[in-house]
Amino acid sequence: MFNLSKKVEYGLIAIKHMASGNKGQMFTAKEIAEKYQIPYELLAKIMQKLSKKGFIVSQQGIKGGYRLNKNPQELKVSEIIHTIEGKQSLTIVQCESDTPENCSIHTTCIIKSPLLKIQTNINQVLDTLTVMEMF
Amino acid sequence: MFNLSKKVEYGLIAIKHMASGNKGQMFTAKEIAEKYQIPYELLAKIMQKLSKKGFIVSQQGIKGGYRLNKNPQELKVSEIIHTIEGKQSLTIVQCESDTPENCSIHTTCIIKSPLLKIQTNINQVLDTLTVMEMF
DNA sequence: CTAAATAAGACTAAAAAGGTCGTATTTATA
DNA sequence: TATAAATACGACCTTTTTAGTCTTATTTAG
Repeated sequence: MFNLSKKVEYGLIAIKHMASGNKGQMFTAKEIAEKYQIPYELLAKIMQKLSKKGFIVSQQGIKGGYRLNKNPQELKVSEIIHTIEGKQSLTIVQCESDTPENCSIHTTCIIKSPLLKIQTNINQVLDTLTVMEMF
Repeated sequence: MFNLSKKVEYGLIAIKHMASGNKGQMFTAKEIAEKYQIPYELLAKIMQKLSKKGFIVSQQGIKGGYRLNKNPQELKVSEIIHTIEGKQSLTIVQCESDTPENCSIHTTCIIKSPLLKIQTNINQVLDTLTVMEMF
């Protein structure tokens, strides 16, 4: 329930690995997948997402790969999670807004607003932690 | 990924509802289920778990039901989650221990220990929040 | 031209979550 | 003492999510 998904784990591993290299160094999805025993195709798709959001930059073709596009202290863990799993994944109670959306018991729910305290705290923790602090 | 499960939501709703009644007041699973539009059988099983752990006390037979067995300030949200979903549900990375367990890339994983910072924070938030503070 | 890389979407399999059903047991009370 | 209404408990089913695989297209250095 509060487990990181494999995708996020793989994404963080990849980002951290890239952050440990030289500035501007290129890495292929294949080499990272092999080193950490991650399914290649899965990692490839994760890196494509990270690339679309500008955390890493891709270069196609032979001799291609990815390189980090930000400094480790600019890479918030929360943003990486958002990119890989979507923002909804970090909301502990779905119906935070005043509209019902997914929550079938919206009108009678009595725990929604009290739990926003937890939400705020978790958000803060994840917003504060950067890849820099993962070393 | 960081959503509370429906079971936990239902459990918290039930506990909060009971906490808003008179001291020692009995409630049936049926009346709570109806009031908050929760599937009855599901809520019943959740309350059985809460009863086994002593958060609430059950009385069988006609005129039976459940009554709260602790003061709202003694009811930690973290313990309620543990009871309903198991302790594993709150560990953001599975392989915290030094044994591989579920994690297939244990030996090569480089994010395990850094993320314990998040774990510690989340634990603290959930340990601190009680049902008392849900009003 | 080719080999090795990213890009992207469809598909499948496995696991988790959510919900339902059936049966047993308990107990107040008519 | 029979009955109705409650908890107890396990098996089962369905849906959703997660994880992983497969296929095809595109790019590009050499």
